[in-house]
Amino acid sequence: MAIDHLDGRIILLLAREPRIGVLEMSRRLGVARGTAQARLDRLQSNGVIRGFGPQVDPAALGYPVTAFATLQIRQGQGPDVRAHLATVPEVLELHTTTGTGDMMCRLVARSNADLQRVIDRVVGFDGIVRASTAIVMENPVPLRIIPLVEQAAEET
Amino acid sequence: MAIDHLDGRIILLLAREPRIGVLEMSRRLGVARGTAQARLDRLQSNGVIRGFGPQVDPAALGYPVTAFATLQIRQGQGPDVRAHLATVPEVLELHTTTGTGDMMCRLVARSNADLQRVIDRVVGFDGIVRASTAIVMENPVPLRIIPLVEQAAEET
DNA sequence: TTTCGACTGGGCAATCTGTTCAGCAATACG
DNA sequence: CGTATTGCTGAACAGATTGCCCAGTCGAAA
Repeated sequence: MAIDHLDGRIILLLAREPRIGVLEMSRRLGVARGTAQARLDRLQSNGVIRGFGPQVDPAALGYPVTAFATLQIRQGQGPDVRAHLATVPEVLELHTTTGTGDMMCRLVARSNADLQRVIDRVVGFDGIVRASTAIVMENPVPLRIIPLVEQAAEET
Repeated sequence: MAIDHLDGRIILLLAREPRIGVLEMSRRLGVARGTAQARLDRLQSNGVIRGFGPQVDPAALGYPVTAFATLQIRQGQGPDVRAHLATVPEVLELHTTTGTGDMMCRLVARSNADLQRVIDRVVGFDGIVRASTAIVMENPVPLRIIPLVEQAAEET
């Protein structure tokens, strides 16, 4: 589960050029092919690398508006609300949290006007008491993991 | 930029089995290899598929705690704050938003105690007036895109 | 000293990729 | 009504990659 320097380099390399094969990878890393293969397998079975699914851009799909919604849930309605939100395609992720709200979800919509429809659909459910929404304007730091990987790899 | 049914199936297939090649893909889809190739190329140059970077699990790297922080920024300090947050590896993403706060970021940490350190580092910057943090307890809906892709593909 | 795990370097058959070609059908255009 | 254009099919080929196996080296732990 600990990541060493070579593991770090493997992840960085894959992040930069995801389509390269194991052979090319081993050449770049200066190790034998079997080693690269074994390391990669280990990272995957460890769960450090979950997979290589395609990263789809919602904006390119026609959903350029992103928002975060904080929800307050009626006591005991948690499971129902979860199930409800899971059925809404525009809900990209959902977390239960401590703090002000009880849940927090990421939404996308086709437009600001469409966002209203999405919010209505999300909130129009009995167990949800209140919702407050923050619309995303800019995304100065897109979801990233590389800096964390580098930090983890150096702490060997 | 519009996604048709075949594009949708390609994305779904890639999401399920990211490592399959174009040839195998064309067999599963029942189309010629060239077609699958062309569609995939198009999806990528369209920006619909951004890439196939490894999906790294922060928890497996030793960062099992996730939190969302809402930040209030002093007037005109936005760019400085952005630059500051970009240097913190534990900041996985950053958005500027409308609503209560001015920015919202996703953080990870090694433990609840370590989260304090991360927050101190994030907030210990001049342009940040106030921060409120919500710690994630559960993640009933992990970041997903498939339902949205299916919806987009059906609206042909 | 012995054992064990990790890495190297090599070989082999099967498979896939990149690329090119010709043919075909539907569609847009002058 | 001809004529490009576009998207798809089916096929071919050389070159590269994969999955798999094996023998040998090296350092650390027992």
